[in-house]
Amino acid sequence: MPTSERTIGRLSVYRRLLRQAAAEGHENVYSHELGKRAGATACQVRRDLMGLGCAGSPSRGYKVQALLERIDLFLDAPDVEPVALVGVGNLGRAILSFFQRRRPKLEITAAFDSDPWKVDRVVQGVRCHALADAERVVREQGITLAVLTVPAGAAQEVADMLVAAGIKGILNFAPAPLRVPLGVFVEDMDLAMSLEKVAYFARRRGGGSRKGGK
Amino acid sequence: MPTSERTIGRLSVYRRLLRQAAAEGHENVYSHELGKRAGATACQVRRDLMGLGCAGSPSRGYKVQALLERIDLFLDAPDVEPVALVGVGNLGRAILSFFQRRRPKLEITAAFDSDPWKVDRVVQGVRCHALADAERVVREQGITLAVLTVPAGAAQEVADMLVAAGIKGILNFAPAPLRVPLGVFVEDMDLAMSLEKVAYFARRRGGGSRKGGK
DNA sequence: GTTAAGCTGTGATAGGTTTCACAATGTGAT
DNA sequence: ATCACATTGTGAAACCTATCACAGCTTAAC
Repeated sequence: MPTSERTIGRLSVYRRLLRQAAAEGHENVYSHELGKRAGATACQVRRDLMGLGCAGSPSRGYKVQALLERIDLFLDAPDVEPVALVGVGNLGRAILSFFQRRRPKLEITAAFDSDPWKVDRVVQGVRCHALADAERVVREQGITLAVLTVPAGAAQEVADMLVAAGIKGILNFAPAPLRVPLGVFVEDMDLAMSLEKVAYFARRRGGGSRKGGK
Repeated sequence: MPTSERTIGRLSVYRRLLRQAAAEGHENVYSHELGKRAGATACQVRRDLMGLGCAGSPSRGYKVQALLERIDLFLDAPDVEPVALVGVGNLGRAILSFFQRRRPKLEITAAFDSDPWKVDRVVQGVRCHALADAERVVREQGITLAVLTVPAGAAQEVADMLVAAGIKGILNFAPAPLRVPLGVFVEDMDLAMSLEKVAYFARRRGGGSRKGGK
């Protein structure tokens, strides 16, 4: 199972593109087609799919439906996974509305904020709880994933609480690296850092857009 | 200049942490301290700084101020760089408010949306223009960077327009890989993909939190 | 002054990811 | 049937990136 972090990310992208292709009526795709859509080389696509145990035919390429099934099986948990949103500010609400467009296997089921004015309000169909109740609610609902959109200053403290409550994965939007114990996975979405990266490379590199700049 | 994409990202993080350290009154830092805060090894920190030509002393470590100056010089453009925000939906507004807290060298100066109701309104101190005027405004203001927060279906079309207007770097929040010509840098912030990644690794890996899980 | 300790700077090394290159294979035309 | 062609599957090579390990300093203590 050659399943590096990079590969998992690409599989997720492939899946989205394959769903799109299926909706457009395609029954088969070639590695180079998928690669072009995903911004990857044909070679890389084949390797990634090989790791999943997918087989294609030299003449027809890969079957879209078969790929989708395999990727679903590989990426998704058997049941729907509930997700907690912690921090119902502007960004939190935006993410809430972003994710509530039917993501089948991942669903934000509880929100938390320290602002008493927000507590018990329902935002985008999700009930907002007091941050102080987070540990209890997370435990009760068996939530293992969290999206963290609190101010940087509070991030570590909140993360510690979430981990204590049994959270195993955090998507962290706070511009502060989190320290978490082994066994908890953190993915940082650092907007400021990313924009600075864009600024740097936009100024420099005459190339390097996406891998296959063409 | 061993300035890979990864390294640039870390430098941006170091800078933020160093500013924080400076504000706390620290005058010197050791590589392992900075590493711990940034979620990197001491070794990596030293390498990254070496690439910048920074020197530290074996007994005092690195001077915080000296590092900050060098990183600023390296990462920042000489002048303030204006940034365009395209797509003033929930996410766009959240990002607007997020960035308008004094980012010295990168400032969102123009927003664009196709919704006539939003045009000419001022959001977070930024004027919203009609999307149709984007090419002209971008050109007039000499903007080279854009944050893209439009629906996936419109992303490619809008990106093409921005590139035609002279944009050299795009921070893309649309869940769709963009095709851009060589010389234009795209950084994807794919929320759905990242959350799926978190879900996958939270379920699997008993380890792998941050590099140095400890 | 000498010794011990702890950190930096960096060549060498290990580890991981992507690309290359090509044999194997299935398809359609002749 | 046979041939030409486009694609898959994959060992090997190239390329990065991160880590190790240690020489060289600088300071503090005795």
